[in-house]
Amino acid sequence: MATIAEDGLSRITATDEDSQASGYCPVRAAIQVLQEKWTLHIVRALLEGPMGFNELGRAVGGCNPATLKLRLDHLEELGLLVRTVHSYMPPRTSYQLARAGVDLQRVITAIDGWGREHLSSIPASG
Amino acid sequence: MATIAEDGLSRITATDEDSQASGYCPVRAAIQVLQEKWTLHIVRALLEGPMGFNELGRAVGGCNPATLKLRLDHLEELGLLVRTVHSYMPPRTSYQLARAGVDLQRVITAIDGWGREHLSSIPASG
DNA sequence: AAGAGCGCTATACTTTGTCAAGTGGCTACC
DNA sequence: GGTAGCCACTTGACAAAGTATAGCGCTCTT
Repeated sequence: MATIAEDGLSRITATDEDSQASGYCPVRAAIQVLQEKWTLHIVRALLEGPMGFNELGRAVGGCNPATLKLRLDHLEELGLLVRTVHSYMPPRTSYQLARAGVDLQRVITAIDGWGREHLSSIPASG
Repeated sequence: MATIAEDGLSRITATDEDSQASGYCPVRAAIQVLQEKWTLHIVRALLEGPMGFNELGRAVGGCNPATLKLRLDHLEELGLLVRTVHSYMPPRTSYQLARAGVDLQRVITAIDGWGREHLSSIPASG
């Protein structure tokens, strides 16, 4: 009891432990998804509109096709985007954000604002 | 010219190409920083307050010390956090977000909101 | 006719992250 | 007093993730 009185954070920590105990924490789950390499780049690019596979790879700054495919399939599974096959020969597909993907605009906007304010002298890689 | 008339997005794309031509795009630079494994987890954890090295490793869900150190050093270089040495023996350090790191609250909040709305059935890893 | 582009796949290779052991002391507990 | 746990890392071997590149068969463009 004495330590609770000394440390006002304990009460908040206890709350956090409650949600961890249930095995689910929204922000951590979301970070887990979004931290995968290329994911945020893909979302940012697709917020500009639907794109073909190679077009998208170039738009994100050059992602190798194996990883790009892997990433896109995962994001499609999660419901963030949809893949449309326009023709098999010639092969034509396009990728477009679903509603959950479009809603990441709030995240990209926050990142953009933060980047403008705090990363003004670091050029983009690649 | 006809393609510009058909595709209203071309004007926006041209603007984006301008900033890319100068070699700097804030959102892409920021994404490049934030997409590194553990980074967003680290920021989220430190938004709760300063932490020791091992405490932080546990708080992010279990990051191995080699990568954690590497990541923290990089974030310190970028000015996102500060490392304080309290004593060498026993070894005691703490990590605390700097102003630029605290300002990532807006990003974490956006991610949290998004996660609550769209990832309601996926448990956090680890 | 030749070249570029499409959407990938496959394979060898490189890079990144993990696992586990370890250092030398300090502190708490039995 | 002895033991165990903790601290902040470092190290080296290994696993996982990502990359580079060649290639397929067709369609368009020059």
